[in-house]
Amino acid sequence: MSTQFFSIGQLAKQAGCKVETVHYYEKTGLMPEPPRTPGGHRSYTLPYVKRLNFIRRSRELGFGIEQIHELLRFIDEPDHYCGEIKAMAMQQAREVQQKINDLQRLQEGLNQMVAQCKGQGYSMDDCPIIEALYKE
Amino acid sequence: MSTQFFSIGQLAKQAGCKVETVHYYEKTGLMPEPPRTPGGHRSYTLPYVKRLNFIRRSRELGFGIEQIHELLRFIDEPDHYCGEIKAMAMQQAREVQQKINDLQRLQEGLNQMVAQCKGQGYSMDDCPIIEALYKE
DNA sequence: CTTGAAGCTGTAGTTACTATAGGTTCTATA
DNA sequence: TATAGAACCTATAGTAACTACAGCTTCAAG
Repeated sequence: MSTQFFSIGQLAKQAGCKVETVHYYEKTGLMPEPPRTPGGHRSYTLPYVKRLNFIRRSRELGFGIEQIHELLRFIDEPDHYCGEIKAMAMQQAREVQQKINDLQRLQEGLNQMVAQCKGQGYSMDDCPIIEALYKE
Repeated sequence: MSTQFFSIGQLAKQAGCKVETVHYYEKTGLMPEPPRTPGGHRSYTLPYVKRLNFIRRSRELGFGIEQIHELLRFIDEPDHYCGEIKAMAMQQAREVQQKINDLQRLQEGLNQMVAQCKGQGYSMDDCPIIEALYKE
């Protein structure tokens, strides 16, 4: 019936990250400092677990530490509305799309080079890839 | 008729990077140390220009510094064949594709969240995005 | 009660640059 | 030729988001 406590190792493991990462999140203010055991070890409760999972899921979605700070502010402070979060998610989606587009152009460049290069038989002087990258 | 020389500023400018980037490439061994003027300023010739352009184009294609080291080794040493370069380009294409796939999954996650969130009217407690990220 | 795992703090390393400080050299104009 | 200011020099520190030590302390199991 009493509150359950977690060591930093258990916390990290269930969130799928390393202990050092939790330290790092504490240093940067994403995770609040938890209570300690008499010996000085960190002792976490369920809200900490949820918070760390939130941070990790947000990181997986490509949010940066600063953006997660903002998201957490929305959660920590009561006077916000869902629309603000939605706007951030949409902005993030736009940025991700931009990255996808960049990578796809890059991919086309690579594929073209590979396609033009018949491989094996050619010496460096004839290589179309070198040609494309090195010669003016 | 004599060889043309370029200052580091000119070199950087035509390659579309900063002077500090050229310094950095020199420190990491991508660019060889050029001759100097009597006063100690770097003085580049055409082969340096081509080499820097090669590095920059490779970076744009997503190659890391270490990979570019390898590519340059292929160019600098005579006993290599085009096939080795082609293999690296193909490997790079695979890695880029992997990144694209990751980002597209991420994008789907964001879009789903945004779609489910009707926005404006909802308080934080009802926000499906918070729901998805925060609640266990 | 002991031993080994886990935790503690603090610092340095990673990638590919970017930015600054404090000084020197080059170049264009007067 | 004198000089102002742009460009250059080296060296160091900062960026993002961790990761990896080193050297010590505490915890949990047997």
